[in-house]
Amino acid sequence: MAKQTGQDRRSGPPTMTDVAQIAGVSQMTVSRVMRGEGYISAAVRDQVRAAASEIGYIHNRLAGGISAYDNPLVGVVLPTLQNRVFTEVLAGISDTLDEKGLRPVFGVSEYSLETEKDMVFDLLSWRPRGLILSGLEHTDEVRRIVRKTGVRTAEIMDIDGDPMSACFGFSQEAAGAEMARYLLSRGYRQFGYVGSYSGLDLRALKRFEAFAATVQAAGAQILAERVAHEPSSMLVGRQLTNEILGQNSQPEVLYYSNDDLAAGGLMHCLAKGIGVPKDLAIAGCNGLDFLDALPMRITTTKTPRFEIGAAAAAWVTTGDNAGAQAQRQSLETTIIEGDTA
Amino acid sequence: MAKQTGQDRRSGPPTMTDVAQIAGVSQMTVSRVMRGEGYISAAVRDQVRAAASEIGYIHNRLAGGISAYDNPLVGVVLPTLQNRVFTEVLAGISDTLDEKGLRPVFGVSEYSLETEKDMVFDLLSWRPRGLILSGLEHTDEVRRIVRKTGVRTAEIMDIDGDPMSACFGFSQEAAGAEMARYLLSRGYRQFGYVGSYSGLDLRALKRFEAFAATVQAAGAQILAERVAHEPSSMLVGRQLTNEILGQNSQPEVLYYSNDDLAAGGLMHCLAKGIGVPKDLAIAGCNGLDFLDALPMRITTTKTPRFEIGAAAAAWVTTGDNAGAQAQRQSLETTIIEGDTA
DNA sequence: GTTGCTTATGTTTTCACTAACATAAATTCA
DNA sequence: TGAATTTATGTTAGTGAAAACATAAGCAAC
Repeated sequence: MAKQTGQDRRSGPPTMTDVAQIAGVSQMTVSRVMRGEGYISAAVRDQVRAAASEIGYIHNRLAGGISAYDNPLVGVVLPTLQNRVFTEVLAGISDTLDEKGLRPVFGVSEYSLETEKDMVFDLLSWRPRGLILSGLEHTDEVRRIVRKTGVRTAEIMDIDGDPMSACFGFSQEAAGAEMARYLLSRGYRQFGYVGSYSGLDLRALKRFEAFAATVQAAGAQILAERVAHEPSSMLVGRQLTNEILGQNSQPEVLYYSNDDLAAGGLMHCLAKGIGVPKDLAIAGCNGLDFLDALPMRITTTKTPRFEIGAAAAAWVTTGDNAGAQAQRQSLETTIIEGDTA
Repeated sequence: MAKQTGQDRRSGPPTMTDVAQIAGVSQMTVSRVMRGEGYISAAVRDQVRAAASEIGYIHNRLAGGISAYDNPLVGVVLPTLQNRVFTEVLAGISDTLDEKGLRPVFGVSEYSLETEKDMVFDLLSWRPRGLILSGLEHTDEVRRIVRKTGVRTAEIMDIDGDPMSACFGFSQEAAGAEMARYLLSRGYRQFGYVGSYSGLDLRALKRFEAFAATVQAAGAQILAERVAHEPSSMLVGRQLTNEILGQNSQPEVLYYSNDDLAAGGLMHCLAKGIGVPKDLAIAGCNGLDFLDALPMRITTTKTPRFEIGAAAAAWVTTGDNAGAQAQRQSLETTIIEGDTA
């Protein structure tokens, strides 16, 4: 008892030992109460809680976590917060982690693999229980440190490649090809493409390459492409649509790398009196909710964003199949057909 | 030298001592290299870095942070990720923290003050350098623990009330009243209101109350109100607009609690052939970018979301005016006039 | 009543790192 | 040239909590 007293407690924030003194128990007992583990009698638990509350004690997870290597933290690196897709993924992650009492710590890479690398190292310095990264492309250093530390890592959004341990998403290539087949089946032959984050959004690139390959294999053509360097937005979509239609090419249908761009294209058409889909058909990707509110339904690929985040977070935080082989969880996408009138 | 060796190193993850051994220096020197503090010769620094990289050592911030109480973490609690406003705030926070090498750890309260309280306690257990909370309304426990721990706390979005230390945002009441005055100045006298997150979105409530008071003071009327329980979205806005216009009331203008709802209202009008603003004027709040892509410009209040996040993050992470009086930083809002044709 | 299990609490040691202090070589300055 | 300063590195003593282990009371079964 005398040992743990330290009757000359310095002024710093209260510790478990302070709580223990007031509650008249040992520091270890306070620790048990705080974590809700081990055997504690109801009376002691209440005493400890009262004491903690009295002096404003807050559990210090840094201390206990020193050697644990499985703190209730999960590192998350997303390429951007500008795109609703990723904020919905984040919402899925946040929801699932919340249920389990875990917290996300995150970084935004702005689609740079170098930045992602720096963030991974930084996040790992908090000894998180898991890591959630976007895409399957990473620097060698990232792969190496993930393997070396053995941190449970989920890669999301893409499954066209080799995951380090597990990936959750859908085949970007299949989605692009599927959209191409659908549009071909509707009789379209003259295509155009509008994208953003030129050269950086690798997943959009995969979709488009598969799309283009499918189109060309069918003997149809991509007449025009227009890819902005900036992030995607409705406004960018509207502008690029204006530009692409101003060229001499006359595509029957425009494939956009996402719904924001596509909706921007639709707005351009509405404003210019271009008939959709009579004069120009529009296809996006993601199936964002706001499309339902547009005056007209455009074609898109519905992707399970929230679910991807939730699935990745759930996997990362369960040790169940630890050590198992790399797994690839494909979540379903579906084509949503646009209005045809 | 023998002391720090521990020639029987267990299999766990590598530590500074491991790095030190390989580099042939003391553990403290490794610590200095990792933190980039104190004097280190270039040669030693390179040796240490090489050694660390060789064995895959990652700085463990938990250990050092035990007693520091100023870790490079910032706790963030936002009410929702469904609303673009908050994801933009988050982007502002993330950007600014990134520049300073800090990381956000966050939670989503779903507009519940109780949940916010739990998250604050949880976040404080990581001994963050600062805290960013939304709004000025919090439970007493939150106020108490913030005062007690002295954690640097910024409250964002609202400035109509008493901040604990500093708040960054704009006057919701002034924004509501300003919009009312603007619409009155345009000659409108019959108003309607559409909102969401009924009873939970306190800031929208403040705006509306000031709006209504201003309208009534001018002798004009709020003919109808419609507030959803759900989160806001374009679709909800479209539906509520349909409902409110179906009633017998015939407002000349609808004030929406945010742009998503307002844009949904516009979509309803476009789909139904209701002339905007001839038959019905529409006013939102926030000035989200996507409005620029709509076929027609609606009236809204431009709010500095990104800047609010950035300002709060900057303040939270500088000790400059620590101990200073509570401060209230008002960021500018401006009315964006809609198309009049 | 002794054995063995569950419940409940305490003691000791360890975790990986940093602050504070100590030492000493290299450099500057008078 | 010797004192003062700067640069560079090492040593010691914590930091707050949790794992591992120890102890003991209560109770059931035999």
